[in-house]
Amino acid sequence: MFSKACEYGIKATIYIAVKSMRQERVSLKEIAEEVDSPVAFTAKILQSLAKNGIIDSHKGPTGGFQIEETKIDTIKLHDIVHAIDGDKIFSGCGLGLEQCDARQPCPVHDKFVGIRDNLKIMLQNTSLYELATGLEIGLTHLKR
Amino acid sequence: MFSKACEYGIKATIYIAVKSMRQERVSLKEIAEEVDSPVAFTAKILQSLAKNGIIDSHKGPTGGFQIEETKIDTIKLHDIVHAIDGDKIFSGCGLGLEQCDARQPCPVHDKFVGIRDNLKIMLQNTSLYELATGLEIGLTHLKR
DNA sequence: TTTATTTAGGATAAATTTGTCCGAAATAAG
DNA sequence: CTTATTTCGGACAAATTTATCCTAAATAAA
Ligand code: FES
Ligand code: FES
Repeated sequence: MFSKACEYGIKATIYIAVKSMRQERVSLKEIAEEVDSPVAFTAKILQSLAKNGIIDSHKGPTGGFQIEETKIDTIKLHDIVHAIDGDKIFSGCGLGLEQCDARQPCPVHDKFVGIRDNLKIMLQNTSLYELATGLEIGLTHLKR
Repeated sequence: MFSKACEYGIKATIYIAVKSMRQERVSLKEIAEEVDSPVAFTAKILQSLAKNGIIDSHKGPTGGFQIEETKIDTIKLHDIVHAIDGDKIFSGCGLGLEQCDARQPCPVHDKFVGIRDNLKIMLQNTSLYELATGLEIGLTHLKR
């Protein structure tokens, strides 16, 4: 469904959000540990999330990653997925036709667009805040 | 969403079904042309679909692929996807945890399982027959 | 200013998926 | 039986995704 990069990116962002709600910055190393992801690969993903304005990064001692507290509520899962995996998942054809077009649909078009739209709506309606809260109160987990 | 192999496999199976409804066998070459897929790669996929009992293959002149007509109605999209991509897409965790477990859910679990189940239900309810019919009457298309 | 720490970013490597090539096996028809 | 045709299946190659390594740049603190 999502790429590995996207999976790591979502988990990392949620973890950063939890820390940011306590006004704490968190290092790449700690993120990778808590999220159970390869350090250097995670670095690339965070870099791209920073460029997309989803997270902030600071170099140097006491540096690390954080998210503006006011943003935590407005950032949606959709923003993270879109930043990493692009929008092929939201608008691409289920059978790989160059573009999904209802006027020249592939055989699964009618059945597929419903699922695809549900996914999009779900991601657009899911805030980073609720995901971070669920993690903080111990309801959810980032690794097994 | 689906792998390239799965996309090709679905399109190929639908095309074979259309021909089979006219009691015609169809060659690999023709399939790859009509489905716009690489010939040799398509061969592998068809081989695996044949092993899974979804399609029949015959060697030699006048050989090719076909589907038992009585099966066309009972084969579901789910069977094709499952044969090629396995069931990770139906039961795997949205964030890549080793297994999806409601008793130790990842942050997106509650939101994700609904989408995943919808997809599964859709695939289970979609018969090869209706996909083939849509193609035959010119309502849908396998390439652009 | 020097040093230690942390992210940035380019180069490279490993793993997986996608795709190709070619000879073997089956089989229909002359 | 011989030949032509078609799928089977193993080996190989290319492309993409995932992952690592190393140096540079920024920056906080001594
Ligand atoms: S054309 Fe294939 S999903 Fe719309
Ligand atoms: S645990 Fe992640 S989707 Fe169920």
